[in-house]
Amino acid sequence: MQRVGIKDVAKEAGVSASTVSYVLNNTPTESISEDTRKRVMAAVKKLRYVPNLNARSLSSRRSNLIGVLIPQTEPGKEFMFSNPFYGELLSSIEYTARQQGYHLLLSGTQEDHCYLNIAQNRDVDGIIIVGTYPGENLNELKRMGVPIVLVDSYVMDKDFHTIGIEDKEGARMATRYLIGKGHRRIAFISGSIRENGVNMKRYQGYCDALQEAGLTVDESAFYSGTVDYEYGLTAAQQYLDRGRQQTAAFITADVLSMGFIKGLREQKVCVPDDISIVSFDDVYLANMTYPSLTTVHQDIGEKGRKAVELVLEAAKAKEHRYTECILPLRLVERDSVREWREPT
Amino acid sequence: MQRVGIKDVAKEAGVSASTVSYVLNNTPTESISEDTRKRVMAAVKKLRYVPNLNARSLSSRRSNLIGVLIPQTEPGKEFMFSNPFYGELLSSIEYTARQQGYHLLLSGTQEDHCYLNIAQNRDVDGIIIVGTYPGENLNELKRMGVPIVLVDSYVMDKDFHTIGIEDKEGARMATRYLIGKGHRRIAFISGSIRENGVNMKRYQGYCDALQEAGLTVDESAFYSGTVDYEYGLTAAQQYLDRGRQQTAAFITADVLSMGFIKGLREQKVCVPDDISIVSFDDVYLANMTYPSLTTVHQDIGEKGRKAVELVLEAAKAKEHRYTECILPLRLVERDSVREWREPT
DNA sequence: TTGAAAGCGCTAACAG
DNA sequence: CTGTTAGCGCTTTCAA
Repeated sequence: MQRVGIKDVAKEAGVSASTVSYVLNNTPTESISEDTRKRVMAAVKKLRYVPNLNARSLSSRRSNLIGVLIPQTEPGKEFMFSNPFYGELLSSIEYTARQQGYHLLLSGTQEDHCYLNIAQNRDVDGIIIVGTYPGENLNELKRMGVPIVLVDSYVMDKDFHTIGIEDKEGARMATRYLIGKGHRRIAFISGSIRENGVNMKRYQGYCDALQEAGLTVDESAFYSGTVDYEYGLTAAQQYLDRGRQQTAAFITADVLSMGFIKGLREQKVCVPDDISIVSFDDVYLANMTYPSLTTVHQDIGEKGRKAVELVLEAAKAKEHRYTECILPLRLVERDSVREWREPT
Repeated sequence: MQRVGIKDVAKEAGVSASTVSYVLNNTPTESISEDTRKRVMAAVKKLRYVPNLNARSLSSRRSNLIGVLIPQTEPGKEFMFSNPFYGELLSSIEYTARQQGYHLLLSGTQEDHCYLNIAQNRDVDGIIIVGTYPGENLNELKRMGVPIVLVDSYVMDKDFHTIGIEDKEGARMATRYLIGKGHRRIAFISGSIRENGVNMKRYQGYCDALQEAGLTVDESAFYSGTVDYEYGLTAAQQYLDRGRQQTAAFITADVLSMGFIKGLREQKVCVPDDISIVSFDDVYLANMTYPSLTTVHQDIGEKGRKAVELVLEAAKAKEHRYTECILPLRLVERDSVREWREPT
């Protein structure tokens, strides 16, 4: 059970600790004779030595650790992955990071809980933050000089790298599509709308499309709650209570759509026969449901990959040069929309 | 951007570094005057000092870090969360750990990839491993003396704490239920069956139930692949190709069921009218689908909570005393099963 | 081509 | 009650 350290290896190989360090790290400034290298490797194998990355990062200031902060959808709600979007994103981040020899330090973030913890604390080489809003917390972070990549955030600050999608454009695309199918009264259903948040942008896109088509934005077609299945259910109830005034809905997350559809079905209201739906994300679920969802597709895997790429790039670069990355969107047609023709 | 260290705080407060350390850690062996404590706290606040947990763990041998290893469902397949079960479990683990002041070091594990990396490397206080099989890797781990909790593993080794469910019993319950509904030919659909794996146990439970009822276990009713949506689709195709010989299926994961149902629906075969399904897990998805799934419910949140509880308990205890925890299961009836009456 | 020595930032005896 | 002194396990000048 004795911890074997670099010194033990050194002793075993009959060299000094620093030599062992050199061969282990392939330190480019030092050249090692083939013979010593072999002896060291043999000792490493024999003693089953595994370097302590913790100590390593303490002295070298590189930790091979990436901090990942994922919002808790609701304060006090533990299932940050109740939206499968986060699961898919995290998978992709983890995989990419691992391929590059990095580990992930994962933490949920309750709103307004100081980010510093995860960050400075562990000497992470970089941080990926998903879906945050501008705020004091972020500013604290930036003073520590760790590269930060914001995913899906509209925080306009050149100190953070950014990766996102054309939320507004995607929403407009979705809404236009519905209009193209003959719908005139289109609901908007989303999580909470916050200044500079993703949902705000999507709402704008929705409004734009309506206005372009000469349609009015109707207060009673607006539904906003939390991004989860339960709220989808609730929204369905509200829709029914308000008298089913719309023939279609643009819903800003697949998981919401699923709840909405389920809620409607319980009251014998069918999609797409009674109401058409276009949603957003194209989580793998979107194709699994019945009816499958016509939705705005974003490449979640790519988003994760890019995030890691960006953060590592920034960690290696000495100069901070701001990078912004916007991923493309496209509408995928499935079975949740039908043509609508106004009863004459 | 200068890193502020404990020394800076000490200087600012006019005390020694150790004193600062004492007040920060509330070291019980030392008592600190109220005055010094205040001065130190003030300095901490003023300099915005955040302790470097890395250095802390190097010297104290406690890292407040828990390693979490989640299997990559398929080698080379990056989406470990393609099965929502893992997402839900991780959410729960993360949340519980965070409440206790622990961070998570997350890593996927490709089969046969040495676990040591994540472990010894970072001085984790404990490790949670999900769904692994007996093997050399595990044995390596145990020599390092870090407490390990195995979730959903049938590795019989008193050196590992264990948390799981009655897989066999659950499967039997599911199969019996189907039999009780009049079904006589019942398919078994699962991921790969491995010695001492979860699916093996579930297969045994399935066989037991069949035999109890005097039914024969039919080779052609057996489907085994990978635990993901795609394989569900494939299994559906196989079922059709083999001539739809069964009137019901016990499927060992909700996500598989979803694929299976979808695959059938594409060929106009309906659940539960044409074939009844009982599945396993009761992921939040199970209630979202159409038809909603009759499934064996397990408390995933509790599984995660228990896992960190166990690992932390073990980390604090000096003595290693083996703990095993088996969570209860129950069948939840929804809409994927119907009574079957043999055509006469 | 290798080794000695000085830390990285913090904790933990042990003195005082 | 507080400070001194050694490290934790590794990297990294700098000198040999």
